[in-house]
Amino acid sequence: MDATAAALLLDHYDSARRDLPWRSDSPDPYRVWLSEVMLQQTTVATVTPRFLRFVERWPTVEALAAASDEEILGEWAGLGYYARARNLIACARKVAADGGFPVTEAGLRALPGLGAYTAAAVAAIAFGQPAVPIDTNVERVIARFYGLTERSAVPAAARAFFPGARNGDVAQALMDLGATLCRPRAPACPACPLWKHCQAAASGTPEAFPAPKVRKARPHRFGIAWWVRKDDHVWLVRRAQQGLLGGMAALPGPEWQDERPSANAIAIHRHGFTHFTLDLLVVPAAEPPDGEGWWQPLQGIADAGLPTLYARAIKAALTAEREPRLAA
DNA sequence: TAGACGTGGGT
DNA sequence: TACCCAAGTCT
Repeated sequence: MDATAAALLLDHYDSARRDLPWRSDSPDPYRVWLSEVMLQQTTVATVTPRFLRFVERWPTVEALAAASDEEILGEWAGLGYYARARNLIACARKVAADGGFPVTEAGLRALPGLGAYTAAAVAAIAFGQPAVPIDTNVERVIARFYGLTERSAVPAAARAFFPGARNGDVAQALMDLGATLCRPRAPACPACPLWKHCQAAASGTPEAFPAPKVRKARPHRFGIAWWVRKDDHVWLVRRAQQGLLGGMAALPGPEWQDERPSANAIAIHRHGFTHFTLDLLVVPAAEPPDGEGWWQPLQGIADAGLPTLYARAIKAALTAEREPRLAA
C-alpha cells in the first residue's frame, strides 16, 4: 500500500544515511548483532566508541566467545543494563559452538538477549530477511505516518509499510528518521521525505502521535559502601550474578534500604537508576568484610571495569580524603 | 504483565 | 534540579 512512501524513504536514506561503524553494504552478522545489543536503550553517541573498542579487542564472535567473563564485563562497564553483557557472553559462546549465527528470525530469537526487536533487526540487516524490526523509533514514525495514537496498532501498520525487500535498509532509514527529524519532541517535519504523506503532520500536532506512555514516580533508597584501604589499594568484591549490577565489580556493603542509615560517611554519592534513586554512603572500615574479594590498586581505578555507580563513589571518596572539608 | 534493569545527554 | 528519552529483554 505504501510502496511510494517506502521508496521515498529509501531514496532519502541512500543519499543522506549516517555513516555508523557497524553499517556496511555487506554486513558482518557479528558486528550487526553486537551493535544491536549495545544499542538496546542506549544512544548511538554512547555506543559508537564502545563498539569500536569491542571489535578491535574481539574481531570475531569466536574471539569474544574465548574471552573470560571478567574481561567482557569489564569492557562493558559503564554501558549499563548489565544483563545484556551476561547474555552477550552466553550468546557468543553458543554461536561459536554452533559454527555461526542462525539465519532465520526464529533461530535468532532463541538466542540469549535477542528479543523480538533484535532478532528481527539482525535477520533483516545481516541476512536480508523480510523481518520487520519495531523499536521505539519505528513505532513513533509509523504511528505518526498513519496517525495512530494507540501503540498496539503499530505492528500491523508497520507490516503494511515494510516492502519485504530491503527491510534492513527500511528499518535503519526509519531509525535515522526517528533520531534526527521525527523526534519525540519538536519534529522537523518540513525536512522529512514523508512529510506530504504523513497523517500526524497533516493534523498539525505531530507530537500527539503516538499517545505518551504513563510513568511512575521513582522512590529514593540508601546504601552503604565500605571503604577499606590498604596502602594504595581498595577492597573490592564481585556482585551476585543476578539482579542489579549483576556480576560486576563493586565496593562491599550491605543490602540497600529505604531508610537513611546512620553512619559516619566520608562521601555521599547520589545516583539515578531507572526505577529509583540512590544515596550511597561511603563509610571507612578498618578490615575487609567476610567473603570473597580482592585488593584493587587505586592507580587507574577509573579504568578498572567498575560500573559507574562505584566508579563515581570511589572518585568522591578519594576527593574527600584529599580535601576533607568538602566531604558531605 | 508490569516491574526490574544503567547511564548519559538534552531541555 | 528534575524529568524525558534512548536501535529492549526477561520474568
